[in-house]
Amino acid sequence: MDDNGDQHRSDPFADFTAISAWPHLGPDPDGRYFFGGERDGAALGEFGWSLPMGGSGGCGGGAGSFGARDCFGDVDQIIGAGAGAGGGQVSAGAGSSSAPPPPPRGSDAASAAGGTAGGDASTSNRSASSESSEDPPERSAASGESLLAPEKPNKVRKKGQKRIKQPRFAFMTKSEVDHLEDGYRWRKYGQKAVKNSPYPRSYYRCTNSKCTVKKRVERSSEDPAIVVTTYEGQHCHHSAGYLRSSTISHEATFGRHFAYPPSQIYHPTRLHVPIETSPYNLNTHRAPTSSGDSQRLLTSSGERGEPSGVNQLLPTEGLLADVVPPKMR
DNA sequence: CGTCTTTGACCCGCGC
DNA sequence: GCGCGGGTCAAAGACG
Repeated sequence: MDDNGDQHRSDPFADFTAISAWPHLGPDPDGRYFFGGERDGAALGEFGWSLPMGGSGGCGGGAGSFGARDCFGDVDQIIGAGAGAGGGQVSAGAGSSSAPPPPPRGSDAASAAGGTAGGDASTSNRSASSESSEDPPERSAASGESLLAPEKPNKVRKKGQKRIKQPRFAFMTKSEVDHLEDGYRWRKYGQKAVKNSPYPRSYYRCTNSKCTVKKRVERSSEDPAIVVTTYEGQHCHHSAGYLRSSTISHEATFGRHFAYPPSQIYHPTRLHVPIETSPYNLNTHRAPTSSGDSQRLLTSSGERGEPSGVNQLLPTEGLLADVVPPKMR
């Protein structure tokens, strides 16, 4: 499979402006993380996301990134540098909040599982160059097999093995579609009914065999128009969802649940589905109410000369934002 | 035919 | 210890 291994092209999402960030919030004891300020940019970097929070932005064109391949280097920088307060916390939170598992045995898996489970961004030295080669069965790597002896069946392995909580973050998006395209390919591996909610929660896993990133998607029971997306882990590869040649069907690339064709996804002028994005509190399952703090969340679109209201990170009551990477303009 | 979704069962953590 | 809810597995089926 060539799935996410295409790293030769530019990524339309490389400049995707930040999705969300939490103000004044740090990692909670659960290893979850809310974002705000520079620290949060670093934290997001842990996920391979980079936000232009009050700065020249690190990645690519200096704008925010969304699963940006061009950002990985900056991620390391952010985490390793003074911002290490933020990035380090994330790493520590993820890696030490609970007994860390033994590191992945395989060298190839190290970049993926190690980078995320261990919360050590230093492992994100992008072994993507080899990801297109021998791809072990996805289930193996994705299900965390790299964390333990591979010869054991999953069911057996699960016993006695603590689930590792990786750093994660969530954001709310007002959208008609549940599964928002983010440049990566996801495979749905589960769906559960949510208590006190008529809407189910879907579980997705990155289709890259060496990537352990997962995400949950659910609709708010209070406002069905709001989609809550929770990311867990960090991509160890470049986004590859788009620009896949004819070998990959549209629904494979963008999800058959996507309401509009790819040509409308990345083209700002064609995107007709209004998206309102705001941070989501994993603790309270609500959007923040402090408008003052929320203001700090605004991505500096102005710095990039972006029209206001486009790709902006906004408070709950904020403006509509397009799900469009600025680069595609 | 390969990839992805669906879905019931299973496992695990946590609160009582 | 028990029950509940969240998260994951994996077989089966659907789809292009």
